[in-house]
Amino acid sequence: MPPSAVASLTHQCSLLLRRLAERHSPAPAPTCPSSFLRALRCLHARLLTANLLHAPSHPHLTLRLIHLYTLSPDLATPAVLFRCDPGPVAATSLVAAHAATGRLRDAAAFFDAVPPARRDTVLHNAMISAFARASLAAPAVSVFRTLLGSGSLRPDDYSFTALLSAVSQMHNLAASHCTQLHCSVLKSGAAAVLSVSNALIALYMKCDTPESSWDARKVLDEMPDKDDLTWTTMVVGYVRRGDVNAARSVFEEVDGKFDVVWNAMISGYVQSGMCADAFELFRRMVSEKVPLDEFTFTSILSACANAGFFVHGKSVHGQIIRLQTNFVPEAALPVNNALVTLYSKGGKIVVAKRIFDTMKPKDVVSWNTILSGYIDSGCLDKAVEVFKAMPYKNDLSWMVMVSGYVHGGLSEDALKLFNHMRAEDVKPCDYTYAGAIAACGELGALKHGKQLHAHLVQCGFEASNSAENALLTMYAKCGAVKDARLVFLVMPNVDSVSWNAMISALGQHGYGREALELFDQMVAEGIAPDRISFLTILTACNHAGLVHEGFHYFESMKRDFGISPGENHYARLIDLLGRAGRIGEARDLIKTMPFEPTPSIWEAILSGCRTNGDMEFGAYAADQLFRMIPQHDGTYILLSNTYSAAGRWADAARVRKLMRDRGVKKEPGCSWIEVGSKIHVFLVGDTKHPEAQEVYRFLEVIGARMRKLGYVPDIKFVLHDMEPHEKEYVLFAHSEKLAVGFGLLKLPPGATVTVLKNLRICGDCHTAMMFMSKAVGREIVVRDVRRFHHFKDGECSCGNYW
DNA sequence: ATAGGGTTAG
Repeated sequence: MPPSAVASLTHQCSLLLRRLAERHSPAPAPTCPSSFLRALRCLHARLLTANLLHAPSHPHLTLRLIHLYTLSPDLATPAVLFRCDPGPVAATSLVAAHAATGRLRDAAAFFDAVPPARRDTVLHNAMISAFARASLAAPAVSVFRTLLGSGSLRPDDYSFTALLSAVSQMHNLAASHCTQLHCSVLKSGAAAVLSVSNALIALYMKCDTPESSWDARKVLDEMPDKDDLTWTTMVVGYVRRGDVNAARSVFEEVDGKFDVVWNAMISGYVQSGMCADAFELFRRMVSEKVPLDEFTFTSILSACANAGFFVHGKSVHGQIIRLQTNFVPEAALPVNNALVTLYSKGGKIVVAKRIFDTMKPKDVVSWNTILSGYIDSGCLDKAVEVFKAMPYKNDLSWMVMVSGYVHGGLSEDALKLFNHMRAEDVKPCDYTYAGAIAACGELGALKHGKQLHAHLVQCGFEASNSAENALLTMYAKCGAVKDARLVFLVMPNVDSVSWNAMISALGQHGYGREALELFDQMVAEGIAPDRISFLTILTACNHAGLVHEGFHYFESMKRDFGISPGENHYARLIDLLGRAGRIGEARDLIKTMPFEPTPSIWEAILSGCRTNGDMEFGAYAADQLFRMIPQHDGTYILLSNTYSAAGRWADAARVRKLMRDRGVKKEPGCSWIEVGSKIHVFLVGDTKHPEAQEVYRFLEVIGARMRKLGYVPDIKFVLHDMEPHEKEYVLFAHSEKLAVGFGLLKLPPGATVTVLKNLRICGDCHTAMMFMSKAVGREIVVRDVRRFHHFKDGECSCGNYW
């Protein structure tokens, strides 16, 4: 065989590899174009005819061919090739190639296929590192043990490097593991090798006992030669431990810093949310003329996007445009992805889309970025378009879309997509479960939510905070406080979100005292309450009528926790006072506020005045509110009713005119139904039950009436059955846009019904309740977010709204 | 034929 022919074949192998790399976007299993496979087969044939397959003179050609095959989904052929030569050399190549593409099972199969007597140290090393890549410490250790136990073979520095890297990824890495491994490294004499020492540092840094970072430092200090990796490992290790200051001091220690250390430090700042410091370091890098590469730019762009430094981000973009010619396309990809993130977070979704469109290689990250960009900007329809057009998706894409639907108020679509996903055999991640569970909460679909809970447990996601918090919230929204509490009690990692959600669950369902107790317990356990915690606790006081306590927590928020109350905190407190008949104090309170009253403050005042019959001040509040931009349609209704009640007919007429002009439906009780919307009716018990059917027929009568009024030309009732929940009954406000009906079956007299959502002032639920109490002929007590009402024979005790 | 660090999406 002439050397030129061998060279040409070698060259062709490299060409094919490059072609594949260009197409190699969604790791781990790339879809190869058929032309690639054809070219590969052709190459294979040429090697065969030239008698170069397994030729001892040119072993690299066969190995390259194997490598090319392993990158393709056609796994049969390398197996065939391997059968010709099941020796350790071919096997090593196959093990490594499969491990690199994430196909661990195949990698292990090739290892196993070599008879133990023929396995050498290198093959063992490849297998250990394959397990290390997959973060599987135990099997890596066991391969290492077989290597030790073989008798004839000895582990070398590669073996130790791979072993240490595998062990360092263990979840509960104990300090004793580290010292033990350190000892065996010392005994073997491999400690002098740089890569082994580096791996040892990484190992100690991954162990979370405080002393282990000292051990890492000791290894570093005793090393005769250190390379850039030594320092980088140390910096990265400290960042991972959450000790940015230590990372910084190590960083400052390095002489003649390599760009990788700078990049690691910048990324450390970004990860710790210290974006200003990241930017400062970036400036230093520029002034010290450290070469900037794609890693630098990607991190710094991400810092700009996270911290909202859009002007800086734009100037970095300018810098990149000047340098971009130096980037190979693969290197530019993450940079472009970060740019898309920057612009979409900066509210410039159009610019983001333009960059996205011009990007040459795109990967899953690019698609996911533009997808969530659209969702964050509220363009749900565009997001759906992108989602459908995506050439490849991963679990994150599904997750973004599912929670995007929930966020956009389309919970049903979220659940549909979730089911679709499972039908396509895509495994949902914990965040996707969280989205679907949140959708159930929005829809009040308790049964479905429980099913998802079961799936969650099956998938082993109990340790996921997002999923567990979603469960807690879902149960709370469905009125299943007991289940919510159970979730809270057995959760492995309770965070501040969980505490707030649990406190809110108790507060919303009338367990005011318990909510306060839980809040105190949270503080006692050293969790600092945030503004949301206080909003929650004030709401709880509000529901339970605990005025004194409300004031206490309001004061404590400022005094003990240094949180200055915001508009919503004041509004809650005013609401609380108003309901307790202490409207005078509420009036005094707004004078002490450090800011001008906002619409929500005036609304709280107004509803307080209305319940207290203080029409004079109520009218004043209404005047203030009238000047401002109404927050929602209900404000108009509230204003119109207030002016009417105060006898200011001209003003009431003005409001009504405004409502007409702005297209607000004025009829209370009907204005909330959107044309063509569905009404969800949740029945306690069995939908097939004759009584349920009766309720259903009654709803049809209501529907007919609404049709007659011309508001809802196409009304549809959807029945959901739910399980009776002890003495608690739940009235679901499905969403603010949709109306809610309620059917009562076997409801004991005086049973408590909880209204779950903060409803609009025009009182969608109230209407339904009035109709329902008339239908059932029984008194219903409603424990509402806003007020307590009694409904009897179709009349509401409050009477204010009708 | 085998090893170790820094990049992007929620």
